[in-house]
Amino acid sequence: MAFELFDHEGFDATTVDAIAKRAGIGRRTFFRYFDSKNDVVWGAFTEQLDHMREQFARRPADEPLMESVRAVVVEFNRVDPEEVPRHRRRMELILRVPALQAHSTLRYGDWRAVVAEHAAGRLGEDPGALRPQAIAYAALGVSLAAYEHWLAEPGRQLCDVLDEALSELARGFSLN
Amino acid sequence: MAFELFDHEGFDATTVDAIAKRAGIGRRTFFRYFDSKNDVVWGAFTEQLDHMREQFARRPADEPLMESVRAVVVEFNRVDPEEVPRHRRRMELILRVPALQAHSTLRYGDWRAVVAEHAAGRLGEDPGALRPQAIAYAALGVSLAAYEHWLAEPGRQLCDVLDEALSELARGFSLN
DNA sequence: CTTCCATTTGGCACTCGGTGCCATATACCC
DNA sequence: GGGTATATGGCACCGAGTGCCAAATGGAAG
Repeated sequence: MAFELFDHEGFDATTVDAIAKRAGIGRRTFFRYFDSKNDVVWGAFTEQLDHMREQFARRPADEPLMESVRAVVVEFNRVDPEEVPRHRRRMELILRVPALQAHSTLRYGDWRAVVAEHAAGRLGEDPGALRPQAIAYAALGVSLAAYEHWLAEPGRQLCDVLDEALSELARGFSLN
Repeated sequence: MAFELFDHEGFDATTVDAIAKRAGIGRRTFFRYFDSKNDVVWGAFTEQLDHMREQFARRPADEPLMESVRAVVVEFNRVDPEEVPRHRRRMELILRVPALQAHSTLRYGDWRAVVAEHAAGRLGEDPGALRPQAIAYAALGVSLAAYEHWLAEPGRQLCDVLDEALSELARGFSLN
């Protein structure tokens, strides 16, 4: 709904008034459905994270930790082929519009918490400890690098790029 | 100057009007010195990045890449012992106040660019390529994890935590 | 159908960050 | 001292986001 406005006018130039009018609701009502204009772009992300948590729980207990992370993150980002163009436009907004880039950091915190939680379980440490947090932060980082690369290179499959980036991470970016 | 206000009232509750009044300047003038209220917290960060670039240039050419990254990032974050309390309060704001947490993402972009640039040089790739970007993103991530850990554990030295986290990264977070 | 109650809606006014415009003050040069 | 460039800051404006409250909506019960 509001995405047409973002596409045509740009995110910053699209006012909440315009979005509300387009949706046929009052401006005040808009802010009851979305905490902020930024949140329009991020749909039901929290629910998706529940799904990621389940995927982590399903991994075999003897699998190397970074291998689990790689597999789950790759699968988490697999989208229906016909949804790819929409996903692309959404991620273009998130990764390229400064306001969204900044705001998204807050959402990433929830994502990291899921990864850190699983890593902590595997390592027998507290989710707030250095290693689980470092792993979660690093996994997020290389995923974002993969997303940016995917946006810049229309030919490649997102999951392939993610797989490559997360494999490099598990390898410590060493040469061999 | 403005940091006393942030400490006493909190960042969000401190208005630009209050900061300007405290500084004895007009509100309009404030916005000529700082692009935003957020930028007050980030001082001369760009200049510091130039220094980081120089440090990278100084590393021996045969040093493993992730070793250079570790060494430079650790040194980049070494602060004068008497400045530690101030640094701590500053980083508490940056890492814990949501508005700053979000905004800081934009500054981190410049930081990552420096790391990616060096990594690209070493790998013989484009700075925008996947691996340099992934390395920069990952290095940033584990550094932030280290900072958070440092803030939570008053006993430890920041550089030690950074060193540990970046070493783990270079090891791919593997067990041995 | 009507009455009553709960929930949803959205108008209004306000705060605050940020910006463009323009008059004035300040500083520097001749 | 006069003249010019630059720094200052007042003013009005925009847009995001919020608290308050009145009106609309929609069931359930009579």
